[in-house]
Amino acid sequence: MSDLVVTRFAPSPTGHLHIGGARTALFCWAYARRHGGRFLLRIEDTDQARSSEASARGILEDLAWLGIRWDEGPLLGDIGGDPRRVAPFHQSQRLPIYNRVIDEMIDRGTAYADFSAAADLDAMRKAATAAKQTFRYRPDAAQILPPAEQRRRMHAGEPHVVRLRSPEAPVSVTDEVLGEVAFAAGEVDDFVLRKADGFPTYHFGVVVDDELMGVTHVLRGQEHLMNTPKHVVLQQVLGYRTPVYAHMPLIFNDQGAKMSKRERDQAARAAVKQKGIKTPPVDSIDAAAFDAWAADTKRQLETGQLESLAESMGLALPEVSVEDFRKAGYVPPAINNFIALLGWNPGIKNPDGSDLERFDMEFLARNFDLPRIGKSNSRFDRRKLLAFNADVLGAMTDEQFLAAWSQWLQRFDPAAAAALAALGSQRGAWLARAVKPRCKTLRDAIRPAAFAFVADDHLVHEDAAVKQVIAGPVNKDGSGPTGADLLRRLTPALERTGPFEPETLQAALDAFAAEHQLTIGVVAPPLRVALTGTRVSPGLGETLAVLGRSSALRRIERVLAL
RNA sequence: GGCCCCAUCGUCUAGUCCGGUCCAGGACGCCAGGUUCUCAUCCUGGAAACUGGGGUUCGAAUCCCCAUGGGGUCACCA
Repeated sequence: MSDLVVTRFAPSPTGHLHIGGARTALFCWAYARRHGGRFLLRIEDTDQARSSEASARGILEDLAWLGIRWDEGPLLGDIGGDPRRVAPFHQSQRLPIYNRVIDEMIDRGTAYADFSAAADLDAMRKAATAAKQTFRYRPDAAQILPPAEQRRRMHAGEPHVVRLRSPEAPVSVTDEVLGEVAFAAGEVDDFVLRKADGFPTYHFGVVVDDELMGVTHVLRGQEHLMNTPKHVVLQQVLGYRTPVYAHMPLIFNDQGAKMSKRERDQAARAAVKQKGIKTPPVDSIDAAAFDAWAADTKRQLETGQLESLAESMGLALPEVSVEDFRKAGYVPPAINNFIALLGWNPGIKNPDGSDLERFDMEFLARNFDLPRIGKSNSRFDRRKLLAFNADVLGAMTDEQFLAAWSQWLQRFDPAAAAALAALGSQRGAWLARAVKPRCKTLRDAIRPAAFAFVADDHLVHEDAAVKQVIAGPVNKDGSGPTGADLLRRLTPALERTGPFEPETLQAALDAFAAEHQLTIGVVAPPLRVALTGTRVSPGLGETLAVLGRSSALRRIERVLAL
């Protein structure tokens, strides 16, 4: 028991899982795996106003989608559970536990009830700021009521918080990535342990739960570094173990600012301003709210409103949450690989001498370690993520790609999903093969595949393409037959080509070109325009095979009739 | 402002702990060629960095100090 490694991820359920949170969870998971330990998930829902069970559920689903499975914690399908009997995993359900600890602390004088009004504290804080001093709340011993008196007033129902009586001594935090970090005596003040609503503060909940749940290693973002002395002091006062800390560098966006949901609003606001849009372009936002949002850089729209607004402007919102990336067509292996490299690297060379940086979850679980976590913050480079994603998609078999793509379409584009399903598995696989090298995300696989998703009679042929490629001569110098002539001659060949499959069709096209003393480069354009309506498409062998014989002939027939 | 952290190509980084093998390697992006029926994919090549100043040392990207820059944090939010 004592040498069992226990890591934990403890999100507060106030929205979707942030990509930075995903990295923390991934590292916690990997560290536990590497050391044969347990990875625990705890829901820190002590902010009654902002927390929701729907968010908690969403975060669980985001983690599961990424393939980050927790050994202990809330149940989601076959993930989670409570083998060591440390539940409940929602802090809101642990109030009696916290209260018991608080009671003991008050009895021992290591904590005290504070009945002062919040407004008074604010005034003191403002005064300190005005005097250019740091505000620390640490009343003289004489100002603290005797425990019995505290109890009396608490029982009388007087509003109050409970504070730690912070020992005035220097604190040192040992961090696995930053080293020793020292804080002078007095840096830690009498911070709040229990709020007026009876819920624990983050600091108190974390320390008590980490102790009770046997957490041995705390991996978290560097934004928590200044919280750590508070936690260490509390642990010492309570006689708890101090876990191993590892504070990882922060992740920034390309502007060098912390990635946040707010930047999605900023991007939309900038687009609105740039386009000179004065009235809400979508019904879901009323005029007054739109104006207020446009004028106030701190205001945020609801997710749905923001997304429809962005869509109306043709704007791609920057992805921030795991759900955003999922919707944008990124896949878990690429996301996990990429975020693992933000602040960590395996330090292993490939046989050719280059750095090894493409790896999977299994590799992470075998190789992740604390010493190789970097100290400096990193920017989230979407273009590199995109390259990873494209490679992951490209490395899939046609069948794997088809399955992943189909799943994505079912969730985010049901009409296209239905069209894809209608092709059947063989033609679907050919489409997958055709589209794979032409997309970097599952979402942008739709564009090169659009020709296969539209009914023959609804295919629109671009005017310019028809005029030039179908009606005009096939040779650049203006000589030779027209594209239409060529298609008429090609039709019989397509009618009799053996199995209507990419390879045989490619061979048939080559043979046709040779027979007419033409190059494939001359034959291709008219056929491409006939089949897809545009001058850009996947290879023609695949395009033909995906459409099938009757559809292909029908499309040629239609373009000839224009 | 107080406290704390950080500092290698545009970006992510290797190298730093145990100074020499580094006129600094890789990846993404960028640029130029090539393959190709279009678009992509793919292949080859190229440009591109040790923040500045002081030390220590025969020798510093690597150790020390200062400066500068960047960041985090200062709640009855987590």
